[in-house]
Amino acid sequence: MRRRAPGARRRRPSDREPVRMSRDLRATLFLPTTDFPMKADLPVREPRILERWQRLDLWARLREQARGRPKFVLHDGPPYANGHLHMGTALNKILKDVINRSRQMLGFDANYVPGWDCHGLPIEWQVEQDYRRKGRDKDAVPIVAFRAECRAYAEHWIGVQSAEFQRLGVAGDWQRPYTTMAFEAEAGIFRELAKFLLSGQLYRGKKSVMWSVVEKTALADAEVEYHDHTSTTIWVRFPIVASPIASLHGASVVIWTTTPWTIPGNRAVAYGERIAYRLIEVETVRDGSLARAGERLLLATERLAETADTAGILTFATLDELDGAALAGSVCRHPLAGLEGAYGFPVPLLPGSFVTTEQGTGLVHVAPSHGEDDFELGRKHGLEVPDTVADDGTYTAAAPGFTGLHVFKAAEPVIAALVERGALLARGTLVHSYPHSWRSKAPLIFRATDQWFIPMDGPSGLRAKALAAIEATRFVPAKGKNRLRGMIETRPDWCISRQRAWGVPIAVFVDKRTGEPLRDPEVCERIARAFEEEGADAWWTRDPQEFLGDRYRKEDFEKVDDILDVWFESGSTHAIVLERRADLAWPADLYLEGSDQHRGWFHSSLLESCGTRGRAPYDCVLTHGFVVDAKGEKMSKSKGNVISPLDLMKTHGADILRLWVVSADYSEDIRIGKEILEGLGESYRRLRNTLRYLLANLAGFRPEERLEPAAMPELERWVLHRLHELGRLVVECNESFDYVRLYGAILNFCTVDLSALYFDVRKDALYCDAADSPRRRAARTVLDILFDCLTAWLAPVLVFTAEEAWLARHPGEGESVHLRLFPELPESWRDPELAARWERIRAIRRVITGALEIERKEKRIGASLQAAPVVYLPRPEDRAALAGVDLAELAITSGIEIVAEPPPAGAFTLEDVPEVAVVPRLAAGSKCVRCWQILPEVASSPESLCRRCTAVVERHAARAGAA
RNA sequence: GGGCCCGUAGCUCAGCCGGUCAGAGCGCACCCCUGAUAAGGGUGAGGUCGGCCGUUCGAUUCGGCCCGGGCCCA
Repeated sequence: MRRRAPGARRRRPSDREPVRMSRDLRATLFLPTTDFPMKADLPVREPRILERWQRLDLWARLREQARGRPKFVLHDGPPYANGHLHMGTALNKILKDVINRSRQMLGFDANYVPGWDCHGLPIEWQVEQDYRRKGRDKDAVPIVAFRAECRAYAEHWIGVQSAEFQRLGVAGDWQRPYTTMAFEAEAGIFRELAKFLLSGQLYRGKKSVMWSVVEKTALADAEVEYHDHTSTTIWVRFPIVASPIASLHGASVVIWTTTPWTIPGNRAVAYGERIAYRLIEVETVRDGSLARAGERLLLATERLAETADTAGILTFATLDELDGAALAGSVCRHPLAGLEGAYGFPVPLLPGSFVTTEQGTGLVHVAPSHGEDDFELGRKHGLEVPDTVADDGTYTAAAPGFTGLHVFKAAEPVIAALVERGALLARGTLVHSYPHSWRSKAPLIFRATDQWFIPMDGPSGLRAKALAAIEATRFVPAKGKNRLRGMIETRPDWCISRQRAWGVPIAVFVDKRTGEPLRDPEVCERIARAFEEEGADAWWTRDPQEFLGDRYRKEDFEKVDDILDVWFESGSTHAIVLERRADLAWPADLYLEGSDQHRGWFHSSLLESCGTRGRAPYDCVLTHGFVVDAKGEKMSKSKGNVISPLDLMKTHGADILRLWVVSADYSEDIRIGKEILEGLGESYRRLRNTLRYLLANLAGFRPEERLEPAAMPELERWVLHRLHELGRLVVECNESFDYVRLYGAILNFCTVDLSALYFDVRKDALYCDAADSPRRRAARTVLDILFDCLTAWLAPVLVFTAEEAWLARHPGEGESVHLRLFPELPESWRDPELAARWERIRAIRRVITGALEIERKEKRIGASLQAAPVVYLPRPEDRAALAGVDLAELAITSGIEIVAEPPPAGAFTLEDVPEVAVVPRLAAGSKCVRCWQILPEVASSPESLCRRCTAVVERHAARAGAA
């Protein structure tokens, strides 16, 4: 029993008061009823809904229904067919799905064909691991057999991932996805390559790659292990023979290297443009030092002390100080110049962004055959890339004085030669991390090898075309444009060859006499046909003469055995999927991937398409950030902060995961963690309960109940206005791909406008009014509209829940919320004047609830129906605003008195609602046992009913009697 | 180490071109309801707008540096 508030003179109407009910009043009420459960139980319910969709073949129905509508093509960036889904792939596919479903419901034909990237090293590597476990030797297996195993491996993971994506609720053509290893895809990819070949955009050049002299093969980054290695280090003089700077004449630059064997391959020296250098003259040296008093040396100021110490230079004088940029145009002599009459070429000083002052001398010896940086710098400045080392690690004739020597045994001979020519300044040893082969564990070298390239700045002007295409493309968010542009501007020629097995071959013949690739459309066509028939294996299984036909003899040609870079393959998917399939279209409306794909798929697709078609394969590129943990740090096994979408599916359900996707700003990194998931659960429950309230109060709704908006109370018209606003937001936000804004607005609408206001206020009319009361009919009409709108708007995100709710009302066999369109809302619902007025009305309501809250705290009231406050509204326009509004109904009080006069002292006010004051007052009368309002009229009712309830109950009794 | 990007209440997000209180929802606290009930309503407390230094009459909003984080290179 609650204690009565001290000083309360009037006896509080109490709920505990025994009420004599002569009839079962509850039977006369329209209490909410529905089978739609409050508890979602998504992990159990979602799979059932999924099965139903499959039974219905919902996808086929969607396609059927959308036939002839304008197409919306989101071209799927193919995930790699290896391993289970992680949060990143889940985010990506869900975002795509939300967009596709939204476009479909906006009236487009949003066909979505998912794809997989199948070729490439990771799978090859896995299969090879398997071999090793079983003690088999990959090199002993025929390439075609090896490829078959790779194919089977990819096939397996496509099946796994497909099921996992579908479990996420992702809709798409899962029966006919695309894969890069399908025969027609392999043929199509080759056809794209042939376009580059035939248009002269393919050349063979040299590139420095990681090479194992033991296995005699190039290695990819993933096959490289880093171990400590002790290297002989040397400091070498390069005499300056020409320079715009007079003080440098007769001086030497000093370089430092950990690979003496690369000296014969030297072709330049790199400096840092922003590094400070100093020209010194050696004065005194330690005994045994290779430095000479009087000689002049150039090196980075920052490296001076340490180098002098190492070289045994005791004292020196500074002759000059200069910025790196000043070194441009200077030329040195090779330190081995004259050896066997060779090395006489000039060695230019070139600016290199990779030069640092952390180690060495701030001057880097550049051997284009033996390093990535070296190679790129050489390419940029047209340096020769000498073939100094053979595949077995021995020097070729291009390294005079050392030919035949193995590079791993070359340090001492090279040093001896340098000493002999007075070029060596100092030597030492260094233990450092050095690349080794994962197979043989032998140290690796960089070696110049033959590779195939697509030129960026050749006659076709690929770079310029790509840059122009970027300008013509919409980027969401806009910053993606700069990122991609920056990469295209500076990237080197595209090296598309790999010395691997699992991929599409660079099916090219090279003329043995000229070294030029054979450019013959007929030959290319014969190859493509063969690939279509039996896959790219044909390149290895068929007799080359079959491809060459009658006009060429295979003896005259070298058959290239390299395969294509997988980025060329995925970069070609726009051609092999969008152009080939009649149910799609080229170019794509949208490419959507993580921000790493600026370097990857966005990039390769752009180049491929610009090279073959002169424009981008997409009109719009959308990028999202990466999934990180609750603290914003990347997930990793070692940190133990990895969250799996598959686990979340079991604990929370796909709809929660999907809600997560639209609740976060995907343009930046997206966090996920326990607290975030709990928050999403709250949001989900709010949405679910909103749907449940609608369903429960729409029980037995018949179309005849409907009322025209014009005949509705203002409260209903205000809800319709809000719906119209949201309807516009749906279109707007889909246009801008702004789902946070949209779903934030919908959630707010459900919380603030519906739950806290409309639903709460209308419970009285819905439960207690007569079935045919205009007020109740209006409310039910609006609930029906709300249900239509909300289920549609939520359908792209809460694919399962929206379906469950829809079926709860429309249980037809073939029914699905996903077969609907977003409702078109009449312009007549828009009423800004009413909306503005209701802003004020809600502010007035806030003053009332605020005043009642104090009464509650003071224990003078409990339920708001116990009050009938006095509201002071001195402003005439405020009183006018309330003309057609029942303020007591709105505030859920049993009565209200509006007074035009200024309020008495002590009346309740709110700072931000001027000219509104409330004096709380208890409602007079007795409590109606049916609707719980406290009204004077109830006192005179023998049954303790208000007038409204009396009428309803009597009619109910009459009907019951008649029946 | 380089390029690009990010850092607003416990959480997720708003805050246009610099100048009236830095807002919303959720969570939290307290209260109420018990005919949306493992629901619902009300009220309230939470922010050095990452830090420092500048530009300015004035900066969360501009510039620089630092710290933390991410992607891509090296």
